[in-house]
Amino acid sequence: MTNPADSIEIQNVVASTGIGQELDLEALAEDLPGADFNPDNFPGLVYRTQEPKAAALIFRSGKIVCTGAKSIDDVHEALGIIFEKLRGLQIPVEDDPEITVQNIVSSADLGHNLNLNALAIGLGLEDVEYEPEQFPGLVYRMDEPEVVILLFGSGKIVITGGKRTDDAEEAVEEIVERIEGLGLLG
Amino acid sequence: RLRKWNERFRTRDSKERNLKQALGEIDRMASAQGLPDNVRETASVIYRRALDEDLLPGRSIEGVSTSCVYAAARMAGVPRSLDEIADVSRVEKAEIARTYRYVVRELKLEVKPADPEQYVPRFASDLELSEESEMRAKSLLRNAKEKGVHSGKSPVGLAAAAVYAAALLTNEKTTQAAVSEVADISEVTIRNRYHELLEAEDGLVA
DNA sequence: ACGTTACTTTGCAAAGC
DNA sequence: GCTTTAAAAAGTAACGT
Repeated sequence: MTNPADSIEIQNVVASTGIGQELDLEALAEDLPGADFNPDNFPGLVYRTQEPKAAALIFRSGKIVCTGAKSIDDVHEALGIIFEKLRGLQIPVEDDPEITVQNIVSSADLGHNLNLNALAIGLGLEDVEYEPEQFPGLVYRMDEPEVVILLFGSGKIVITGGKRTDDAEEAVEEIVERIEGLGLLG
Repeated sequence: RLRKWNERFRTRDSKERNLKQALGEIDRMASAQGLPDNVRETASVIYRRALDEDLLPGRSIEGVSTSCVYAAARMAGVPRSLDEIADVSRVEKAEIARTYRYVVRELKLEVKPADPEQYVPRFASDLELSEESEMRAKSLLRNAKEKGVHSGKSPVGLAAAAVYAAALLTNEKTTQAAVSEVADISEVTIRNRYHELLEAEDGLVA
């Protein structure tokens, strides 16, 4: 039998960092080809890297948010590219800016269809939100690890809110255990 | 001491005015949706609790009132879809959905998703279908639920498809367009759910 | 009746209204 | 609370052909 934990795929990693230097975003928007900056709309400048594919939000304070990367390594790579571009523009960037992973979004497959109505009751209405009229997924807030899981009728799931790679694995093991304990899996 | 007394008085007074306005809105929306008195009463009770537990600061009276009607209708077994509720509310759909989740969570109301069968009598009546097709529609939904095809699907879409399928099975004239109109569900969705309901039914025979 | 695009939900940071 | 970014899940809807 295939282990649901083996089906986990990281889909998106959100991280934050900072270069420890104030920035003139107006000037940066001119010097960085492909940069989007609409201060009336949003205070951050948007810059996308192609390889690895990611999007960075660069702020006047020098703080940067990186999102869209498929792994923690990709986050470091993408930010490394951005740091180099900034240095190339004569902007001083700290040697090794600290990069903090803020959220990891993963998908997985439990391998069996799920009866979401029964699951909503079994998991406990207090930790569950299930409104099929509005969204087909059941939202389950797990305590340990502290993540949010979206469960679908197909058995496919999304795990989000975790900061460590291990969170998704622990969450999948935990949810499989709970669903099995309820006799609602397979 | 006097200031504190004044504050309490002012708070009580403003809550009373707040409640008056909300109850008026609840009455107006419930009437517009043809909801029975017990739903108005339940909605009012929920609103009073929301007010007592200070859920109003930060939300609009209209938004919370609307959520109370939405929740109360479901709890009474006479659900209205979010679209139907939004039609008679001054607040947009997204805010109603947000506020509804907030109220349900904070007041720990154990509101479960509407059972598709609960939409059937109203849709069948709006389409002037017989009692037989109404029963047929409910039976189609019961069978589909046992087969587990309900998960993730809109109760409204399932009910609309069941009513359409039942009308055809009992040789009563209806069109997907007519069902789409009364249920406010696209014809594409009615078609998709219709095929699933019949498949679940065939599986019963096969 | 297709296909495509796009909206719903979850999580998170950033600066500022 | 909102604004912007990214990505998955599945259902629903609205386009165009």
